[in-house]
Amino acid sequence: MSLDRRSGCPINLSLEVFGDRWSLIILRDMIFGGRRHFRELLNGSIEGIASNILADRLKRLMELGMLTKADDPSHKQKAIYSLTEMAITLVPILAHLGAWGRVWLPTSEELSIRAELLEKGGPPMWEKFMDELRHEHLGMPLDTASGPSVRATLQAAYQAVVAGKALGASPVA
Amino acid sequence: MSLDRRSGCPINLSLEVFGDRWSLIILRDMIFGGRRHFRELLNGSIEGIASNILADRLKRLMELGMLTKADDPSHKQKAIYSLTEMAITLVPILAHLGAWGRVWLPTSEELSIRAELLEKGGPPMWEKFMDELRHEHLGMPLDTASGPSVRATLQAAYQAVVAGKALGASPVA
DNA sequence: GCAACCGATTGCAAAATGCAATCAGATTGG
DNA sequence: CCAATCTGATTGCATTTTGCAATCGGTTGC
Repeated sequence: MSLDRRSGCPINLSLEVFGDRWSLIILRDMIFGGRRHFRELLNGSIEGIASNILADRLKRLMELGMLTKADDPSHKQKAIYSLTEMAITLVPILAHLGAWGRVWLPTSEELSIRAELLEKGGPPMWEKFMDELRHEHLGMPLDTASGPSVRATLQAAYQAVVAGKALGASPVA
Repeated sequence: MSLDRRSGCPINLSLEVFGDRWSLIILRDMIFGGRRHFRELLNGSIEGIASNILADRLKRLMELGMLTKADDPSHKQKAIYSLTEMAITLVPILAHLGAWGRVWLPTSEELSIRAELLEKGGPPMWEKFMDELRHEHLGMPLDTASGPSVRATLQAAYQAVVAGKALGASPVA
């Protein structure tokens, strides 16, 4: 990933940050999957990233200011990765990207239900989600008691679809 | 660019379409730069794509349904590439991407003025731009006489910044 | 102790990329 | 009519990136 031949074009510079196969997948798993540890990211995503690539991308995303790393106080060996504000503001882009992919690509129902919900929720839901991420990752106060978290809502919808599929597919009930 | 190990996740599938260094650059040059020919894309972009990579990506984007190719009637040798509706609907994503890059990355003023204008124009401007692209690339009728084209507006703003910079930088006037 | 787990690192084969040279056909200028 | 130029690519080759499995030293739970 050479950083020469850069141009000052915003789209080009954005592509230099996450215009590769894995960086955005990692950010997706941190943002929507709530994963904070190396192993969670390594084993958690369906796509199966290799450990050396994961280590390289985490390092790179830190150098770019998208992530920070800290010791997990509960476990001297664990490192906990946090999103920066720079990464959190990707939420609207990920929402648009998910909506686009849902329309034009052969997405699976259970994995696109979250994108659908996020699209229907629109900017207000994205803002709420970003505030929750700021709370989790940056320690910002969470203003009001505003019902269940966005991630919990998305996760519940996912579980419902999976359960429904299992029900429908099962011959015994 | 292996297409196995895919998951049905919308974000993952989107990344399989343009999660590489060049595909979105090509689309950017076609959408915002109005380039339709191989040579225009080869020499036109600041980033300097290699001809074999360009040929490969054009082929790939065609297979994915983002582009179509046709003979240029004015020149039996020229091929003219057109955006499909699938590609045109990327405009909001590119607008968001440009806005994000403008905030967080060291963009140059002359190359980010377009992103700024597109951000300020918001969804109405994006819709107008997409209609113009549908007219250019898909032959759809252009409803009303609605002033100068979005691309012309963006281009004029770019020229103004460049001229201003030249003026400011020039010692003789 | 000791097996399981932690975040990586290493070695190696395979694939993708960058780069320059080149291709055949079409067009243009003189 | 012919040479120079331009068209959209393709080829060969060196470099870089990736995928994959094995492994590392240290930590934890039991």
